Amino acid sequence: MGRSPCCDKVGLKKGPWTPEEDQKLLAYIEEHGHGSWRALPVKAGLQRCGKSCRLRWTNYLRPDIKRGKFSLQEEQTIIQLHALLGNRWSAIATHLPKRTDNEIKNYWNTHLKKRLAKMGIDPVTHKPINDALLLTDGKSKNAANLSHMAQWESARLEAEARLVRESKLLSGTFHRSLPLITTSTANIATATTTTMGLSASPTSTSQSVNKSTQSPPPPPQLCLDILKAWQGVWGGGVRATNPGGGGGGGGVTGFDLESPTSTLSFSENVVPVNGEVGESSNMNSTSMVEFVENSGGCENDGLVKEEGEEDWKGFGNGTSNQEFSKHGIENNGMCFTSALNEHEMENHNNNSNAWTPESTRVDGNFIEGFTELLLNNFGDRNATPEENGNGDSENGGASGGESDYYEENKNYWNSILNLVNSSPSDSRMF
DNA sequence: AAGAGCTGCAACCGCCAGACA
DNA sequence: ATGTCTGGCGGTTGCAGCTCT
Repeated sequence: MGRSPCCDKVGLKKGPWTPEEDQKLLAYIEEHGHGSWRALPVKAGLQRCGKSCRLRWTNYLRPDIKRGKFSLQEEQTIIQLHALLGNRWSAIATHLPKRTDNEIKNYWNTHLKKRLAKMGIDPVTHKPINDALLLTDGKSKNAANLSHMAQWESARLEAEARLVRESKLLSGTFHRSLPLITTSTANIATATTTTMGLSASPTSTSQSVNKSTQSPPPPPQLCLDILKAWQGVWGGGVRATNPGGGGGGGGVTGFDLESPTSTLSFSENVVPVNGEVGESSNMNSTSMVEFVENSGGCENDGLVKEEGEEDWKGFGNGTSNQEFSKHGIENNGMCFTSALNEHEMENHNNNSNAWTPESTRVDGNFIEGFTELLLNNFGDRNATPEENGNGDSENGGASGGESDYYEENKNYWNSILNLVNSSPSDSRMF
């Protein structure tokens, strides 16, 4: 113990970096790599501690960092992953290419957290605040347990991913699929090629090179153990979404649930959601899975926007919103209903009976930020089945307070699972 | 126009875990 | 087995810029 702070030496500068300092740091790293961060400042001629240099590099100077506003999709990803992982920003950052954990953390604290709170959703538990009382019955306890389990699972998967990464580094081959190292990875998540070099949180201990340019991340190692658990909790089968509604006949039964922890696999029957996203057809690794009851009639319609709020705002023009059914539109694993602006959401909070499909109308000014996840969670809670058209009646699902809660959680986790399943091939979350 | 209050973000701090001697 | 070094991570702070009154 008794470790001395790294910045306690007199003469070391603190505070904002100057352009000159940035230039020195950049020039040094470009030429030599960062090597030992502790030794770097002296070599680079900086009056900073190594830690400060490292942070400046990883959070600001690194060339593979995207700055600027978060897109709607990024917001969704953050919220969903936060629901799954909690405040594990580095893990979340691995799922958001070119965003740093610090940036995500800041964005969460300054924007998303407030928004959730405003909507009456606990930003910690991602549950409606007044739903705490519901956590007294058995099923809800199961849901809570699963939330915990999800965290545990993600931690385990991270460890696995680390092994994958390290083995990959050793092998030195970045452009081929990795064999699955553990038995816990779902076959559905067959590793895919990745070329993205970003590493938000490199774990290799080798410091002699600039890792951001030399350590392409491993492909995603997705695990759907949590899915099994949900299957158990909700007692329903799991099947691939068929946006045609009811197609596919009875859903997938091909889950191989041999082991309580690790040997989940999917049959070939899993049907990817209509409308693959992205430039490749790598959806073989990102099949969508949804619970049977969820999501009638979601279609992509090709309305996929990658980044940029401007693009998303385009959804708000008077005509396009007509294309959003009340049931939502499956879109890269996320099911967009329409969107509420904050004002509407506030109004809604003030009048819990006010929510109607009409209230979700996009009035030409889309409406930053709220995810389908939240909308579903929020809207379902307050709309009657007739109003939200969320398929309770169609699916024979129970309605009413208690079962609403299950439905909401189901949708919530469907969103998260779909997010995970639809991870881009360069994702390294797991 | 000016001061107060608020917001967003870069940077810092302290703790932790892995590597290594 | 133990202590030290190092990098990573999450929480927090400080300040510049913006908005409000």
